[in-house]
Amino acid sequence: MVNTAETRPMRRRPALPPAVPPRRRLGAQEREQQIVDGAAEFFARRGLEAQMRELAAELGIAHTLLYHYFPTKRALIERVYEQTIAGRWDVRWEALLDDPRLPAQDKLHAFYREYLAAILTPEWLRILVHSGLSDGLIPTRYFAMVRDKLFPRLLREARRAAGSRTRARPTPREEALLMGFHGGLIYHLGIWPLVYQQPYAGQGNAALVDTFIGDRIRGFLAQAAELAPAATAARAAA
Amino acid sequence: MVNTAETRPMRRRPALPPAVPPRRRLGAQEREQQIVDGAAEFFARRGLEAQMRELAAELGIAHTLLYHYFPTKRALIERVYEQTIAGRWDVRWEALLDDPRLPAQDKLHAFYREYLAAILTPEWLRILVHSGLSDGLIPTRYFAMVRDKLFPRLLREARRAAGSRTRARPTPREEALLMGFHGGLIYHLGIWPLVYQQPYAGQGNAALVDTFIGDRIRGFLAQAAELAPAATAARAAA
DNA sequence: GGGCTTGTTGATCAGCCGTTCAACAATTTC
DNA sequence: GAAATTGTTGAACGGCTGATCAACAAGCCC
Repeated sequence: MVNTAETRPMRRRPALPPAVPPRRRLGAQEREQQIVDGAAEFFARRGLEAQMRELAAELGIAHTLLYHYFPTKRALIERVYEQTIAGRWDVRWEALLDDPRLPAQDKLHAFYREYLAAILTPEWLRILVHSGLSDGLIPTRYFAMVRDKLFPRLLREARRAAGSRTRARPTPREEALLMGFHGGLIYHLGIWPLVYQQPYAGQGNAALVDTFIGDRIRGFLAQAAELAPAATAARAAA
Repeated sequence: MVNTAETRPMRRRPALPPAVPPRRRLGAQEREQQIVDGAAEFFARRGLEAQMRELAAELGIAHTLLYHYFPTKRALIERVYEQTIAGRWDVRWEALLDDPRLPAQDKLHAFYREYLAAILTPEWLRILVHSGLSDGLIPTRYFAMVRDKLFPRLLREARRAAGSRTRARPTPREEALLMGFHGGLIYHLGIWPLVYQQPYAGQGNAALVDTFIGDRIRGFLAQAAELAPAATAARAAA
């Protein structure tokens, strides 16, 4: 009753392997990784609301197989976050920013060159923004790390460049300078092309983008001198 | 068969008008405007994929009434765009930026104070980003206007502040300065709180935000001097 | 108050989407 | 080569969603 000849009219032909081999029955780990990689690219392109069936179709598998590896859609997205968003922060960047031998301009330049190249990809940025527009869970988790590991180091470098060594909490104007600097780079090189889908001069030209980054850092450090906290600004002026 | 007493157990009571009057049977124009206003707020909060039924429920009407005023969901969203996104550019801003009597710092400050207050609302920014993540139609239309009406004026002011009056096309580095400055403000005061849903120091404090804007403009104009096109930079140096 | 216009509604449809489940088939074990 | 294991699939369920449509009712004209 269930499996008559009619329900399965064609048998797999033995010869003539197709150009793209079906490659069915992967190992469990292989298949799982393939799903996570495919899901990252897929959800970035289509949004977190895109359907499991379409993801499965692009992967060339039955959509029910997804549920063999991940109990729910949410669990799959959670896994994509861990691999794609959280997994891109490189702890060596912290050591780089802490290296006292390098001048601030060089440190920041080296950091942003690598950091922006790591995160300003369609998968990364679009998944972050998609989540921000829905429940905001992924940005909240991610930016807790940025606030913890990146911004204090940027603040320290900005103050050092201004001749200050205070460890006081950032003033609102310092925080705004930080956000304006960091956000200016993210907006120009990330949100503008990857979210708003607008081209910009120098897109794809690594050397030119490098010049942009250097310019922004110079502007940031220059303005940091004006905003150093009063106590130490007085010391710097004296 | 259709309208028995059971299907309609309660009759509207004649006395004791409820705190929120039912206010049924509005005029066509009134109702249409109510729908568009409600839809703008609703879709910004819930995303463009949110359901027509829920929008109708919030408006206190049957969801089929929406289809009496707009043939499809897409048509309603299109209308929301026209009213919410495109309708916020004020032509007087162009005259303000063109006024030769005002110093660049003051002009830009007055402009950005009004412009950011107009566009950095949840409806405006979130609808723009939502569209960017889907088909990108709304950002493309909107930024064509920004590129046409705003950026050339910013460039002119930046060059004047640097002592140049050239009308040459912007160099890539000038364009990047523009994008970094403009994007820094949008990112800090818009994307960060309204898309990523993260708080920032001074949120809701108009005076402090005003200070931030002034700081960014000062940094922008200062750096513009370094990047003025070579021909006029030489003239300025001479 | 009868008829007309028009704003409004409930029932309904067709298609989609996340999820479940029993069965199937490729591979391994003995 | 039979049995056990495990990767994989198709059918189906229940709920949701955009859209349609015939019917209802509030206001207006006479």
